[in-house]
Amino acid sequence: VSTETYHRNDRGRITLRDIAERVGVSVNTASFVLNGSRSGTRVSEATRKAIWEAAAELGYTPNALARSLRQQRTNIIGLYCNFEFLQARNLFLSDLVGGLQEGCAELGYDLLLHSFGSGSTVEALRASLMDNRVDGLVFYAPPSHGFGSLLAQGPVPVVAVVDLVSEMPSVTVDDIEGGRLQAQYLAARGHRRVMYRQYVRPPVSAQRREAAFKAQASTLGMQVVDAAPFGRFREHSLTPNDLAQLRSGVTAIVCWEDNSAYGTAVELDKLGLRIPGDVEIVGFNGLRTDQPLRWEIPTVEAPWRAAGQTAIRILTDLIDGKDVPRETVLPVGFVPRP
Amino acid sequence: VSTETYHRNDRGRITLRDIAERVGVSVNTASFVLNGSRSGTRVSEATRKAIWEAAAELGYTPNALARSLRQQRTNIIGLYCNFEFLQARNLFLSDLVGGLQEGCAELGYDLLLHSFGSGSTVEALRASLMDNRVDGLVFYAPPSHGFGSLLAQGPVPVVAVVDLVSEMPSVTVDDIEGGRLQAQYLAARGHRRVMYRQYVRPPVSAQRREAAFKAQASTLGMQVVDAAPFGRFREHSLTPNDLAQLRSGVTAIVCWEDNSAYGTAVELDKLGLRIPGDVEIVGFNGLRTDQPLRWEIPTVEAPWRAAGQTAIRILTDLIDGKDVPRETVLPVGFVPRP
DNA sequence: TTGAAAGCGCTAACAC
DNA sequence: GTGTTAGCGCTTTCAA
Repeated sequence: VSTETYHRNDRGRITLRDIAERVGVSVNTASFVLNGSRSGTRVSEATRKAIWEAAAELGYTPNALARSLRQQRTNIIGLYCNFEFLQARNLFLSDLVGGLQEGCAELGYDLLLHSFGSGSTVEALRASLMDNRVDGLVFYAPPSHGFGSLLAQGPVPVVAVVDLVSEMPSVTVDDIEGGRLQAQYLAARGHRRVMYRQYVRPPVSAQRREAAFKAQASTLGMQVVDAAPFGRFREHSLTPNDLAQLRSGVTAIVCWEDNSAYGTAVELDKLGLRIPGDVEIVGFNGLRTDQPLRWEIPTVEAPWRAAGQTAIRILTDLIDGKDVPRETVLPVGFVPRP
Repeated sequence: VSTETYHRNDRGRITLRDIAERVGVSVNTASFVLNGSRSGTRVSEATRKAIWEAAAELGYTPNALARSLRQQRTNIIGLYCNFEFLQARNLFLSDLVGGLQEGCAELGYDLLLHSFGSGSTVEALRASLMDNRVDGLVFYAPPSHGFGSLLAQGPVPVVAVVDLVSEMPSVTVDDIEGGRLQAQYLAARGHRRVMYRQYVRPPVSAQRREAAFKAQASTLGMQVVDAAPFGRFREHSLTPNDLAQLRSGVTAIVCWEDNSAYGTAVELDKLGLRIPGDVEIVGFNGLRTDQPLRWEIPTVEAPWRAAGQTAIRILTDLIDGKDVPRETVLPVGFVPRP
């Protein structure tokens, strides 16, 4: 079929056609030899060799786009994360995404981090996630967002991480047990009146922690008072009202996650309070760097990396048409840091 | 042409053909209306509307694979990172990748994190990076690796980050100035004899830091002794020989990056030495979490996030056929932490 | 204002 | 053993 219509594409990339022409064989034979299967057919050793040689000489690289278009499969998993970019301060996100990477490496997928302009409509977003570039999608966003259910109805398998999204399989850590453990720890340490510092717009996971903590605290006979919630901007100072509460006999503070807990510690320290002597502070997440900390705050250790990895496993099962559990909950532990 | 051969694809996705059929118009008209340009043509308001309505009703999503195959463009940038996965302990990598994300978001690209099996050959690796899924590639790997030059010859634009790779445009931070600043700081603080702790297999950036530090130290009349290098496994203890050196009048230690510096601090602390009273320790990177640290170690602050962002800008320029500088060096600062 | 046709590069049934 | 043909979904001349 003609050197006529054929011309190298823009970048001078080598295609199956190039090597087929050079060897004097048809494109699909080359395809069969270089890229794998074809029904019950076999090709002679001689042609095979010729084809391989031509491919090596010309530096042939299969076009994954064409292959994917054909096979309806890209071996890419997408990540939709609505919160923030990776950054040094956010240990949690780094571990989570690291887990996703690890899971992908294990199972032979690449991981696509979707960007989205701030001005994009929900519909544009949906389209850009469902445009056939990924075999499956990991979803990490506030459920209130309402976007989860939209995606869940789409043609692409989706798995939620961190926060339960009822419309799709979800991978979470045991926030409820975590909340309980916090209460048990504080009760055992003799605290009778504690303060809870929640995020201003708590995700499902944080709500679960809080509810479980309060239930358990109540069971154990501890009083819980609410502090004003944390705002969005890593601002940890306590309101005058919080301080008044503190002075009313509160001896411990539970924070919805570690950064807030450390921030709280710093604030109390500024006020001349000792930690944990005057006030004990408890957090959630348990992630560490190698840098030695000023205080070791007792916390719930949550396996975020494993959560990422597990999400990938579940997602790939889904892609392969297997059944998967509706919610997968990973166990947490408590680190007392004595 | 015929409902005959046509059948919905596997997942029941809607294609241009579906909506064209429904409206009773040709595929390319639909394409023109929904997805943009066609030479000087225009389509009547009535058909336009019909097409948009059909698309909305059926939930049409353009197939990015098909489009990319056609347009030779994916709007995806790949990241090849040979060191490790993201993780909480590695603040540096999180910031760098965060910068890449930010740059991508700015310029309308998505970011693909390439995975690769441990057993893959160089050729397989090259193929999987050059397989038309990405418009450009960010390269972060040890240059010794020899892989950089291979990629640089390929058809895909590549930009190196962190460590200079001579065969391609590179984005680095000013390691040399960083090394100088360390020396100046220590000299100004009155140190006359300092120890240098390098990584066992230092990347180009670390070599530059060391060389610049030593040159400047020598200029300033400081003696520098080498400690045994750090191994690969976050092991920071000092050898007996290092300790002997220390006792020979060394009053400061420079580490090739902050984690090692903090690790060193911990080790010295175990030995009962005060920091910075007995020994002053200096690091490199300057990344922080919100967690309050036990010591604030003076360090060189390097803009890793900006490096990521810049790498994307340069790469997209390259993709767009523009000329870009061979090496882009971002300024660093010194944080004395008094 | 619209349609027909070719082709991006690869794969898979089905011939011969 | 190997070639023919059709088609993945989209874009883009060119013709009508």
